[in-house]
Amino acid sequence: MNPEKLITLKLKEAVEALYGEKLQDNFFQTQATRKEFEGDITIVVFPLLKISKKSPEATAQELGEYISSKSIEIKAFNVVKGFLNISLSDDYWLNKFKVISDSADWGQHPASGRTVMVEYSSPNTNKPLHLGHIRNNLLGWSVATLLEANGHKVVKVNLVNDRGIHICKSMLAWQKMANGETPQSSGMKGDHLVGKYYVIFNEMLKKEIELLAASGVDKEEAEKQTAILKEAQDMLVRWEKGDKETVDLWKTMNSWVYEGFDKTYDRLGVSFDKTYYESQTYLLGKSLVQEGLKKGVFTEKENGSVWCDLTEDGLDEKLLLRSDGTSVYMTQDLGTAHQRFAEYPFNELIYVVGNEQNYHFQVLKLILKKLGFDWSDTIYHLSYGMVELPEGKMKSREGTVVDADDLIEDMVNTARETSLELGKLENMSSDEQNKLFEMLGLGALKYFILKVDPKKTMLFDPKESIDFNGNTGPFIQYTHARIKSILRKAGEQGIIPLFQSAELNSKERDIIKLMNNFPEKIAEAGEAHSPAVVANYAYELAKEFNHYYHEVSILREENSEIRNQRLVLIQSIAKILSKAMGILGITLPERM
RNA sequence: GGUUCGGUAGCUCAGUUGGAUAGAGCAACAGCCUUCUAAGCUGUGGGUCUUGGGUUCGAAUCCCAACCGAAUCACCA
Repeated sequence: MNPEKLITLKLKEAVEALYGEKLQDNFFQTQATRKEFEGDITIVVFPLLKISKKSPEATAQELGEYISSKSIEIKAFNVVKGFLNISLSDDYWLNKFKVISDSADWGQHPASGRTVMVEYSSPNTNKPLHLGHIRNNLLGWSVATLLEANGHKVVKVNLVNDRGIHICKSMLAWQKMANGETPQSSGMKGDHLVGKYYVIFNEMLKKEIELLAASGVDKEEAEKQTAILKEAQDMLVRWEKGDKETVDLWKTMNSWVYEGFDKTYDRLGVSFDKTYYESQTYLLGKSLVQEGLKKGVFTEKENGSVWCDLTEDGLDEKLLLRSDGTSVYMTQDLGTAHQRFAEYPFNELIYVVGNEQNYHFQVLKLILKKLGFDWSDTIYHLSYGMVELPEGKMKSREGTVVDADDLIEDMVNTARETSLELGKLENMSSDEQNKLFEMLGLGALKYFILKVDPKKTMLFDPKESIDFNGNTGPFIQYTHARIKSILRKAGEQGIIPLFQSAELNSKERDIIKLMNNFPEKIAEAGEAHSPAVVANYAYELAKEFNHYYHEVSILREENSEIRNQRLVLIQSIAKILSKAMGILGITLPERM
């Protein structure tokens, strides 16, 4: 990373002047000086040895002296082995500090003119959300906010997978076993109720398979032969034909699910600009397939099924329409993508979907390309790793799924217990307290999930639950509350923080350097599509504050200039923490 | 078997375009609250960066191979 672009450029020019030749980028290397050394910018001189024809130390020394004579806001330099560490002038950092503290929204990039669509969440309507969906929702929302911070116009979209064999399974089991049970009659959250019948379906299916297996049928064969699965498939066909009874039941049960989902989304703090339903786009997908058939991109087999041959691209054949004419996942996604581009001509389309679907998106892009849509190149699959439990993958069949609502509730309860134990909230109304517990519980959960690089498989241990100490959301929330507390007290004493040009100590310079990096960090995170970069940055900054807090007096400082400067400094820290955490969807409390 | 992605401290994770002595947190141990909030701070211990080659002044980082793990390759979504 180049710490200071302008300065770096000037340095390069100076070095070129000294050696009388243009330098390639890999010959002139700079980096931010490591903390344990004195300085701000470091020139790595090893690549220059061939030109200087001197030892690393001598080269660095020569360079240092020459550059200093050019007076590019340089205060001093030192040489350690082949590293030339340059310290910039105090004025330089004071100016930076001023810019940061004056900025109302430091870190925000100017409008880029680009539109990015982010699809995330994409639930099935046959069961409630679980831990895996939480990772998806948090990532999606956060990436969207991150892209906004990078100046892009973002359209957040959801794609509800409201049709298909899975929902038919829940519907069938409900018809057979529910005796008309509804969310109202049972007091269950709608999505949980529908999920319950999905589980019941699978139990019935399992029984039937066992029966068949007992009569000597091969297990895999047995699954295909079960009457109940056949019934579900018939139901899907009836649904696609628009059979009223089927469609009505489908509407009713889906509405239960949506009610439940909305509550969970609300609590997680995620939202969408537009929701697509596969039931409304799959027909478009089908017509795209017909078009492709005419163009000869796809082929029809004897039994009427339609395929796309991708063997020349190193992949397999892909099914697009079943022999009974019904559509598959890919068909729907083709239709949805097409409709989206028509509605919001985007520069980039990001799918936040688990890495189990890497192949699907590879194929999706390829097929769209074959159909002649150039924008398929702009599709980016933000592929994230699974969330695993200590005993391995979550399996709904074995009941090891961590339910989203339960988890959130647990987190908020833990926040409540922890807070009450610390007992700092006496003069807070119970309403305020509840808001705080919600903030902290969700802060812990969100940070825990978002601080991990998206593409990595991550581990969640329900027994150990999520920490509130150390590198966590609540630590950063705590840091913020502390800063606000100091500023509040300053206000009570009638002190208004005003920028001062007092001399900076080394800790203050470190903090300013870190804050100065923030916009670049956001750009880096945006490029990597990784909120984790922002999370780790925020932690680093919060930690810097805590060290600083223990080293110097702020409000108690008697010299008013220095006191003011320190107040402005911590105010800036709070501002940046707030922006960074905002990207993660974490709100920071004024007090806790 | 093909493709994709991972392997860093006992555990969970960082680690900038290849740079200086590989970092945090948790857990363990020892300290620090009459002070601007102790959800904090300081210190101790803990590493063959899976292994073996290669590239070069220099590799956790890039290349090749092996090993381990995950996902996927369905008329499921």
